[in-house]
Amino acid sequence: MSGGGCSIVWFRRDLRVEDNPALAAGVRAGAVIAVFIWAPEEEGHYQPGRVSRWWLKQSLAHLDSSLRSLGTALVTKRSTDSISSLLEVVKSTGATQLFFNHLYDPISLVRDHRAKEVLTAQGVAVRSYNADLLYEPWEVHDEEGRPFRTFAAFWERCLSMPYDPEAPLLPPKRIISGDVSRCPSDNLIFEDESEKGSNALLARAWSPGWSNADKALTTFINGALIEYSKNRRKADSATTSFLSPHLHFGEVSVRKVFHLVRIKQVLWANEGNRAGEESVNLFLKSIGLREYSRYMSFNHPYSHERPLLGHLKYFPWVVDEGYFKAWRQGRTGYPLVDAGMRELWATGWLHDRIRVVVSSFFVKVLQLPWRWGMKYFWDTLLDADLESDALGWQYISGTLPDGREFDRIDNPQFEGYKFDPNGEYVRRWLPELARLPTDWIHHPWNAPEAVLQAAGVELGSNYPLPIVGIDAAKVRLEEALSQMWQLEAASRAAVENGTEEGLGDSESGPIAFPQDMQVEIDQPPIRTNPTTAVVRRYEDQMVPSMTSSLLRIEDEETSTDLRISEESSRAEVPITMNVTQEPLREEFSQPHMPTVRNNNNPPQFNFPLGRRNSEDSTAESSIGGRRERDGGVVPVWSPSTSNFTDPFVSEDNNGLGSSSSYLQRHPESHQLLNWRRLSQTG
DNA sequence: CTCCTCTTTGA
DNA sequence: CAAAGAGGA
Repeated sequence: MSGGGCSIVWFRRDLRVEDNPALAAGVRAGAVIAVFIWAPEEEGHYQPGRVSRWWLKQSLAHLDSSLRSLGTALVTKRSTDSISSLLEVVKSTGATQLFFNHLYDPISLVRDHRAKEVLTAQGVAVRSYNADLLYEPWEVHDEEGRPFRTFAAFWERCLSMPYDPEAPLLPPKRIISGDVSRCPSDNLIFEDESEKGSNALLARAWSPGWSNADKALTTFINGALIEYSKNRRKADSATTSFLSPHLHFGEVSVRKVFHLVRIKQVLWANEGNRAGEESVNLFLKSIGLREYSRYMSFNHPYSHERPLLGHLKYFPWVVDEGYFKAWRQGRTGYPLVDAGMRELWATGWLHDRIRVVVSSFFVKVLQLPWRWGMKYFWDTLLDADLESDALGWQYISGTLPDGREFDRIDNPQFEGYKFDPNGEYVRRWLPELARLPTDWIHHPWNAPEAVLQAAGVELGSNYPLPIVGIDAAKVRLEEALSQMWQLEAASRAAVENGTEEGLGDSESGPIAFPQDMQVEIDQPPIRTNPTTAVVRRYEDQMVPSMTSSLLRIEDEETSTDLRISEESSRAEVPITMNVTQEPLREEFSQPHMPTVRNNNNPPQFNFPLGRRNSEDSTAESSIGGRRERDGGVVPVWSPSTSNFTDPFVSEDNNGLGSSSSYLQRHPESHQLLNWRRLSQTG
């Protein structure tokens, strides 16, 4: 058969056949070639960690078998450049159309935009869709068309949009396969020998794949959802939805989650079930936070590496790899923090509550650079998700307008009694403290010598003393903050005097990641606690054995770093991105409206003229500034790449330059991104 | 029981 | 900084 006219469906983080708009479009258009391209190098620092790769592997196998039962198979490609691979697939199959679903992380935004340009130039019709969000980021804005700046306002708007999120699509009944005889799959390798042992254990606790995700969803909605509110405080409650890894890989559609939960909501509201209603609202809020993380990433595509509030760049972080290591190993001397870190290391999982505890401790008490912590989460979490994690860490670090105060330190001792009142969680993950009475379990340093002795605890020997005292941390935090404000004021004064461009140029970029990011093998977190009577489903199943597996990744990372740093001082995004820089900038820096547009659809955004004007000048200057400073390493549209004119970053700046968010500056690219409407008319 | 203030908490 | 909750008058 001839491949002419067939279409490519490019799977990424939408590994499902149900409610997959790109797949549905491909099926509608005729013969389909389903493709997955594994190009981790494109992700720069944020290549998936071991557990994340394990998940991906299972999920792809699952997708492949679903596709086979529908009539086609998944073509897999190993690549360092997704777009070249797409072109190869086009060439070898004669495909004339490409369909994919949107992603919103900074790297994908650049890559996907370029994919559209390149493939379109090759005569391939490209369409992309929303499969990951209730509403696209550009659909949600205030009266004046500006993006929201606080979560509450954003979420309120989402819940009161004039139209509902799209209803979920059913899976295709049958897929006609395109001709892939000249397009062989590459064998993708997601784990090496040394990782297999650890990974085998994951399989006993988790079942990746879209139909399993669907089961997990049903189980949760008919089970733990009603108790969600009641249980959310418990550190070790097994009543979270456990959907996050499924959602990360798009195995289940948020829209489906939303619709099903809504049905329960109506039901419980009618029954007058207050607890149920509260639970639903809370759960929906966590869905909302996921939406918001994409929203923020889209509007501020640098949020994974730069604080959204500019003053924080002057904060004198404690650059202490010893602290960092102690935190990773769960040896800070604060039982709740240490228990969390050991659970994370052992299982790749952490209750949301504990994520807040350990990250807040990291930022406020240890005062380590938040990006280090975020990177460690990225490497170890099963549900590692760049947008969500960036949002979480920015929130903790007080760099969101509605985030918590920077100067308020949460005391792990008190949090311990709040989230783990009986110390069960601590005892499970810190066997060395297992015999300590509950009265002292969250502050062993205060325990009488006799108590410690009876419990077999020797502080400083088999369990550490606190590496930083809370009082000392408070003092240091106050000093650091006042220093920060001074520097910030000085910089602002410099700007006003015109003594310098005021671009914050002194800043040489974020503090580099330490070379060694892994937990040492000689300090294996000890497994489960033998004296704990409670046996939970996840306890022994999720604990991987210790291997040296991660050393390999570390090597890779190091070499990547070295390679990139020859080219650039900031190795955030792979150097291949530089290629895109010139053409993109050319196009983007033009203020005129795009020439390519569907005339039936008005532009998504019409900016009030006054704002556009004031914005243009800012945009120009920032483009100038960007050129010399960054070498185009950051996604090129990043508004604050050069001068922090973002609303988050400098409030005074008559606010408007402000509006130089990606979407306001470059409405044309959104036009390109928002193909759904186009596809519906044609 | 209501009102007021103090405390806690929040994405 | 504001809303909600706790505790006291």
